[in-house]
Amino acid sequence: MNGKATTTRTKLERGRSALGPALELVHTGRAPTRAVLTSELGVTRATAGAVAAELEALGLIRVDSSPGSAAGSQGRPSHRLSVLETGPVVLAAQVHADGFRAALVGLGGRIVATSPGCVAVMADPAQVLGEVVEAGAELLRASGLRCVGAGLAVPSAVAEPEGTALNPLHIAWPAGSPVRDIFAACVRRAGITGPAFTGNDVNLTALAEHRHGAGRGAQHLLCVATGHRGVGGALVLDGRLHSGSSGLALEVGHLTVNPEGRPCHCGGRGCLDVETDPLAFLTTARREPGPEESLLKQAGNLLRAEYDDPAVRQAAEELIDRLGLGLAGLVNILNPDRIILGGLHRDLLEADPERLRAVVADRSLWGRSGSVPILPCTLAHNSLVGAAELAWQPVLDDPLAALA
Amino acid sequence: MNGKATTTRTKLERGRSALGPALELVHTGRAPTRAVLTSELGVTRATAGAVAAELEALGLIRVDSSPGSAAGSQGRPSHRLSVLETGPVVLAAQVHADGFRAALVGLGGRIVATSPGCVAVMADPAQVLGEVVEAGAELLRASGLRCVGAGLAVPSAVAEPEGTALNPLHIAWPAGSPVRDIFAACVRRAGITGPAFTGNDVNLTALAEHRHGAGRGAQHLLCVATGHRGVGGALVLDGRLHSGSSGLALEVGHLTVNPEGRPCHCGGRGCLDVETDPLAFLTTARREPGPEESLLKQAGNLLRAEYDDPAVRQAAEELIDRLGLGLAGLVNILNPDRIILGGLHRDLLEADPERLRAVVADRSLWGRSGSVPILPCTLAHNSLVGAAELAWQPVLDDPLAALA
DNA sequence: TGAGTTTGTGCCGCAACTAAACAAACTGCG
DNA sequence: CGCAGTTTGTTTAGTTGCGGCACAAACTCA
Repeated sequence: MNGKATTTRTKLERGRSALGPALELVHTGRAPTRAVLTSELGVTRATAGAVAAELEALGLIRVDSSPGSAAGSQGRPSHRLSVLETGPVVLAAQVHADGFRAALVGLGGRIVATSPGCVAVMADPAQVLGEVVEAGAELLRASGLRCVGAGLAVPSAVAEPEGTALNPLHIAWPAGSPVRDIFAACVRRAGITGPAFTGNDVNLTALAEHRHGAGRGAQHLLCVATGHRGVGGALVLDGRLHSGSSGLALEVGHLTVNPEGRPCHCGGRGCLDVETDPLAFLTTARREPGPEESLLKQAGNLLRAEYDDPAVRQAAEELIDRLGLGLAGLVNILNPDRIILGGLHRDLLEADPERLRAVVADRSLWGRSGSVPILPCTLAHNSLVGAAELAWQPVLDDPLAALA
Repeated sequence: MNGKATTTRTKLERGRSALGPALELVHTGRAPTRAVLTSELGVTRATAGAVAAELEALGLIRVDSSPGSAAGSQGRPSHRLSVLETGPVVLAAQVHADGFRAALVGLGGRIVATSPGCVAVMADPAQVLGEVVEAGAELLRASGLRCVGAGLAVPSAVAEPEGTALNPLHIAWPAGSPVRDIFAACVRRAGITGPAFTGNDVNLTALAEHRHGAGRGAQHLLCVATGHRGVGGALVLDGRLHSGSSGLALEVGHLTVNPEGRPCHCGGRGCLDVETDPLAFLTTARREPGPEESLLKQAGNLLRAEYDDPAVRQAAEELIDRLGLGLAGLVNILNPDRIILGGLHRDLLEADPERLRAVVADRSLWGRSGSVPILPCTLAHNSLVGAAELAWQPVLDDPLAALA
């Protein structure tokens, strides 16, 4: 606060303007060589060369001058671009009903190391986050790599700009916990450098899948997934996560998908939330949920192992129809060009993809929208990778400033 | 097509990079003076001065060197910026169930002239669009102003990239009419210069209200409006219209708002579409729709003139409750920071704003989201102005290229 | 081996921008 | 009325990111 609060960016603070976009292209694998980097950026070869050299100098990417004979196209082969293996990493952390886990993630969504993963979650967020961050810090010390930030995925809507967890339902945290600040404090206390970010796990899954998984290349990507209880949604628009004006968008669990369905705590009945989550599946299939495993795993195992059982199959079809109705409603509102499904929804899709696609096509208004591709999530640890994306974002936006 | 299809923009084609943003600031009224233009653009005074001078030289804005004593702030008063009254215009056209209308619209959403407005719509889109464009061309000849483009608003979803009208329900056009191409052909035939664009009327209403009306300054603006039949929605995200990956987003008419409601042609029952449109209101209030006026006008008149009548009031409250349910669903999905309502929904809001806000707050999941401001549309001829925005967009994006 | 093709690099120049110093136009106070 | 203080417009010089161009390099194919 030095007198004048001028927002003017000085020349010195601005990096080469194409630096960020170029790094993002390499990061998402859309620039395998310097030649395609040139065309993707829409600049001259000279500029692309300078940009690639600068990213290499920053220790972020590697430029292979001798690709050792590439594919059989004619002309001089282009230099290969790849993420530098020994480059900086970010700390990614994830908390869910089954426990928590930390990881180091490099550019390109590459998981460098993961902690074993704890299986119990305490009721005190500060304790849980302290432990997971400490596990990450341990990985960091062991690796000897530079850390440029940290990201956390939580199974709850995260309100912006406060950074509070509004409904950490299936982890026993108090609603409204300031998770972003708690996480940031843990990160600082552990001596980890760089900014800390927190986001909803389904949002981060969508982000990860968009950049490195089944959502690659989609313009408007819709992701719907069940956690252990309830349904979450996320939307990536033109490459950016849309989390609404206060971080609460895509709370899709309360679309009506069965007018005669069971009552929901929201006041309605037959909501997507209570009609298509793991508990709904077990109940519909008339199975008693056991205490030994998470509902999600029980439901998934049942669906895969006993699909021949008429009761299981019928329950699956019922859930598929309800899910299809919900997706059709979302298609009418959001008009995505791709849908990816996670959790139990992913299992339902794989159990009978034709049925789900038919319901969505039938109940969405236009033929074109009805034929939206529906795919399963493909990435392992996708919300961890998504948490890492959050931490990488400043670097992708402005590499010079973020690494300074 | 000169051999190489290079996408590289040459230096000559690029204008001063801040030219577009600067024009947009003046256009939307966010840069009343050169001083705030400087700070909004985040550039030096020298640059802002050069940019303003260039826009003035292009004949787009006016720079008043002698403001004749401004407000009582100290220091040298800044030059006033305003759109040039005699600057170029665009041709805006609108077709709806009651007829069609043409207008000339300048920068800043200023309506320069309007045609009388025809009250009948023929079944042949080519004929209707031919007439409305001819009316616009006549206005143009009379004004002697330069025309830089044309925009059309139609009461139908417009599929992208084909530009076809998918459901021109309440105008008797064939579904799938290539309205964009027809309009463009009419525009060219009338000798009007500049590109031609076509969009859905509710989308364009939202765009117009965002830039010049009740949506100003909103980050994520949701607009819901009834036409003469049915319900339409639109979303403006970070200043850009979100029309989905194929132009079909925000088809919000088929959210379930009354599980026991009347059946809808979409296959469901109790859809927003059939529960909150003008016909639904008249029916619920047990009034026989007359043939002399449009349903929208009849419903609006009834609501305003006979709100004391218990049957009318009860019908209004029923519709408000249903609308609130629908809006709450959209709030949960989109998390907008402002909602504006048009058509009968606007009348319902004004009849009992408290009730509507209460329902939305009650049925949306989070308190914060529940307190979204809900406002009526304020702009006269908002879809005409929106159609004009479409035509102005290339100029706002790159003034030099668009006026060349 | 040489022609053709595609890519990397060095050099020049432009144009858009910043920075800095100065001039201009106002307010307010003595 | 005059002068200090404040804010804005303008001029000048200097920096720089990037396009354009020419040429070299590295490959394929006949």
